[in-house]
Amino acid sequence: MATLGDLERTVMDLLWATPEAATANELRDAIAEAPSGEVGRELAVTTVLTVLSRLEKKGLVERERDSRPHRYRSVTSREDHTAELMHEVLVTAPDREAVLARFIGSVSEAEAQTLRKLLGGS
Amino acid sequence: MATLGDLERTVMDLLWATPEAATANELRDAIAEAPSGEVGRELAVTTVLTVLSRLEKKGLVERERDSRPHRYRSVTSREDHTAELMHEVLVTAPDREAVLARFIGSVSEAEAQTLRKLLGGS
DNA sequence: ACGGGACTTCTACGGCGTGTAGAAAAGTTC
DNA sequence: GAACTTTTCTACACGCCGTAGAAGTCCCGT
Repeated sequence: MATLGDLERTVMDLLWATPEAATANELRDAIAEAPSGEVGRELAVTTVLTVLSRLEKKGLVERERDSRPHRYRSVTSREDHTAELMHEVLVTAPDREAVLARFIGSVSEAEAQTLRKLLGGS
Repeated sequence: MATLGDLERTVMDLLWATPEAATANELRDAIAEAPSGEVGRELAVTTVLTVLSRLEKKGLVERERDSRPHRYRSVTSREDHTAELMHEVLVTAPDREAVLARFIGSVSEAEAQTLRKLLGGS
């Protein structure tokens, strides 16, 4: 189960936030100016590049190798990725139905409503 | 997000499999005789104890300190734990409803059926 | 009450993933 | 092709995990 480190997570959040592919430098700058309330970190570009390579190896990111400053883009949307993770967690338990029973107990009413709507048919 | 290593996982699986509290030695033996199709490992008891201590620190296991060979028991059921993990994953995304939409697309029809039943009341 | 065995805690080490980045290589620009 | 930009290679520290020996603690039997 592809688990992400803090910096990896930060980078993915940025890539997920815009559909446009970004360069390492752009990401570096975005991180520098306090992304999401955090204290901005002044990272070396190579650091960002290393993280991007690792994310690429994990299959979460792909890059345009032809455009010279390579541009990076997330392979899947955050929602797809998250849903996939949830499913991976679900199938670790033998009794999935029991898990789902507990799970729906933990979601908000609004979310339950959403689920009803989505499951609607029959 | 409390992520488990292989051995930690194995131990939790054993503890989850029976509601009775087990001793380190019992667990050691259970691991030795090929739990769940794997090749059984001959571990030192101290190894099991170390893992149990770490699991205790993570809040997944509690032990009876008074009974002399300490007995260990899982704090939550596997289903509760799994459902909790799923929820933790869910809330990492800002648009939870979108995640849920993707998620229900990934569950089997039987599971969807279960969900409908569980969500029943309006 | 004490010695020996059972049990637990302490300490340790190697491997792996991650954050971090310099040095070196490769490519681009004029 | 010199200077600059960008990428790759290599490296290191740190924390987590599997693994276990050494040392400490506890209890039973005589």
